Amino acid sequence: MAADLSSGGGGRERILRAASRLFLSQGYAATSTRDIALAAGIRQPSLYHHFATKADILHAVALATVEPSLRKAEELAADEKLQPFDRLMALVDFDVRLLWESDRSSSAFALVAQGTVVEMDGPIDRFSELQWFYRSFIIGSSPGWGDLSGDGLVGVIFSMIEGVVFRRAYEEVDVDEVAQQTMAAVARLLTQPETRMKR
Amino acid sequence: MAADLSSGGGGRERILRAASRLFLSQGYAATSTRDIALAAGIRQPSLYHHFATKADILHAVALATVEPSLRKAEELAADEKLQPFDRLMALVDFDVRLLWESDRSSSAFALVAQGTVVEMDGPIDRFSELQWFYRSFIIGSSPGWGDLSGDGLVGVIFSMIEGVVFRRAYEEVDVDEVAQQTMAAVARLLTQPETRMKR
DNA sequence: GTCTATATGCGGATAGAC
DNA sequence: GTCTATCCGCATATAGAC
Repeated sequence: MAADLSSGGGGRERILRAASRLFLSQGYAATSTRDIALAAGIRQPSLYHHFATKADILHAVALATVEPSLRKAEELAADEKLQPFDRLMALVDFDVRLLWESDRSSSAFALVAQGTVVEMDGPIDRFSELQWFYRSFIIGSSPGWGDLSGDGLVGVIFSMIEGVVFRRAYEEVDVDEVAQQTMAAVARLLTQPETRMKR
Repeated sequence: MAADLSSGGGGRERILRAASRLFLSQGYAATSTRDIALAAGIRQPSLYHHFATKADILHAVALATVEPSLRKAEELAADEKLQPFDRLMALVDFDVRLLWESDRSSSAFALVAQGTVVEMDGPIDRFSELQWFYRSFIIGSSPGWGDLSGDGLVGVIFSMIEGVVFRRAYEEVDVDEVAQQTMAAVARLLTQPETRMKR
């Protein structure tokens, strides 16, 4: 039963929300337990009433971060009125916005990547499930054409979505534009190209 | 005169090469100066003969990491025989391979992002220059069509290229495939879409 | 230019009162 | 469930010999 970091809650939720923001902006290793406690409005040792170790906090944050996307994907997959393409667009929109607004959440990928040393089996499994949904929506929308199809298509789309975290770092754009642009790009990758442009 | 991390060299080069690998795989904060020294084959205090602080090492590594791409971009821009599209494809190929092979180099972006606390003006400026070349090659190849053009097109392509670092983290593919797929995707984004796929 | 020895501070984690 | 006090180890950086 993963908690939703976006809703206000008790002590534990406050800690997770603070840690989520700090881990993404500074990285796990660079964030001290004192930083987390300060942002959560408590003293450092008080953290240990809720979590056994600092690594456990990362684990919980990562898990709570993947959950919203996964729930969205499941919800979309269950909606029989939607075509695979519509499901894909909705999921892309949802994820890009989630990735962008680090205050509400963090990049699941970025967080999982931080846990190189820590055991992150749980979050990684959940992340794989999310990927599975992406794959099924993409393949369902179109198998791709020419030199870009199947796994290659899925991989490229994935890297484009996760890569939005880099755009946030330096570009002066707002979420709506980025979400729109990313959806447009994904749609174009799934579209049969008629004529190769003259070079 | 930034050093090339890929070529073997004296003590300073060994340090930069070791640090580059460690920073990318573990992150800057998680990498101790002892780790770097060990990988470079010297003792920890000996680092301080070459660099004043640990942050200076990050600075030097980031700078040396952007340089190869920038030199490649300049070389491509100067080659009058090439069309903008060819320049873009060659640069994408070069960068994807560079991003992938962390042993030779690291993600310029990832490294610059690590230096949130550290002053990274130099590397950031160089990175902006690289972006400028990308932008000019992209716009020169095609201004884009429909809902995806200009800055939006540039941003999306950028996030896709930088996002390959995520693919490396979990996918079982080799560089050649990824480079090929990324180039194909970029080409398709620049290609006039004839008919929208039926949904 | 690399070494040994070491200063100094911060970070994770525990003990135990309230 | 949060606090104060504190242990202990690791990390950055310096001093100074060779």
